Amino acid sequence: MKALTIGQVADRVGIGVETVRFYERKGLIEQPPRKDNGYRRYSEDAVARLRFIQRAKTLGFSLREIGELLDIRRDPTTTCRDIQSRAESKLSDIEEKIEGLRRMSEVLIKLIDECAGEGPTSECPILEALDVGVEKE
Amino acid sequence: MKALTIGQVADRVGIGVETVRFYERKGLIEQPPRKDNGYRRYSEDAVARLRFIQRAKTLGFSLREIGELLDIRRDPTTTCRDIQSRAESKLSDIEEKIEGLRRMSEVLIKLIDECAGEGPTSECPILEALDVGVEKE
DNA sequence: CTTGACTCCGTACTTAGGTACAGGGTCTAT
DNA sequence: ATAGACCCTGTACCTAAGTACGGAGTCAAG
Repeated sequence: MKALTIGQVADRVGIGVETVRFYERKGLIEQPPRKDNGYRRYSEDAVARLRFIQRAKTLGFSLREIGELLDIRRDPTTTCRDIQSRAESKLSDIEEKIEGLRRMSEVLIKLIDECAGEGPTSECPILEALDVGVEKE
Repeated sequence: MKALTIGQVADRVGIGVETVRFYERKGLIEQPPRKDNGYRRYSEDAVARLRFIQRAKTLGFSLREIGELLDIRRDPTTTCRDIQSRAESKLSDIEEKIEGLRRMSEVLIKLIDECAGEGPTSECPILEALDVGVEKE
């Protein structure tokens, strides 16, 4: 069981050394034991923990939420259901965001279409829409 | 035509006084003339400009981009086409964001579905998916 | 033995878009 | 004339998720 240095851990996970220390400060990973010289000694578990964090990030979880997920996992009284409901709530956040963006894109598509791309800016329907207001669904 | 104070302008637009000054510092609105006492005097044009900013924000434009839009508009040599292409590029940004979120939601839906919502966290498929590749303990 | 890479700690800086004072001056209604 | 609401400037603070830097100690290779 060879211990890893912070640089080796960071390389394996594909993040910076500073980021590992940042996660430690934030309490996302435990404070690792130290060698005599003060260097942090990591096990493979730490690599796994960091990969968990990276994956959860790609699912749209914030670091705070990831911390909660990790805490939940440590608590033996919580159940799979607790995790599921976190995921559900994150899913509805995401769906809400998608809906907001979809509305934006609809308006933009309409405006781009209306704009002939000719003439001076004073006759641009896009600017006119911004001047007058767009709420005419 | 009666001049408006910064507070009146802010109220009409539905933003804070500090925000109006912030936009001024950022160059999004012009420095208004001042009364003898140093108070800013705004015209209705300023209200329109601020509303433009708010609407552009709802379309997903950042303040920087909004500033560019306003600059473009002031420049008499630019055309409607310039504005159109800004809108097109913003549209593709938005579509890209939607696609990213859609991928996230797909994964979450699958995981939520796989999770029976029963049992301890140690058997949660959601956490397992995040753990991928780490079953040593 | 020296050089360069690595590690330590603490602090400051970054981007975006504001928000909150502190410490003054001014305006309005009573 | 005085209270309270408004305005001024300037600066600091906020969140998120890091990134950079300075000054120091340590380690491995040549």
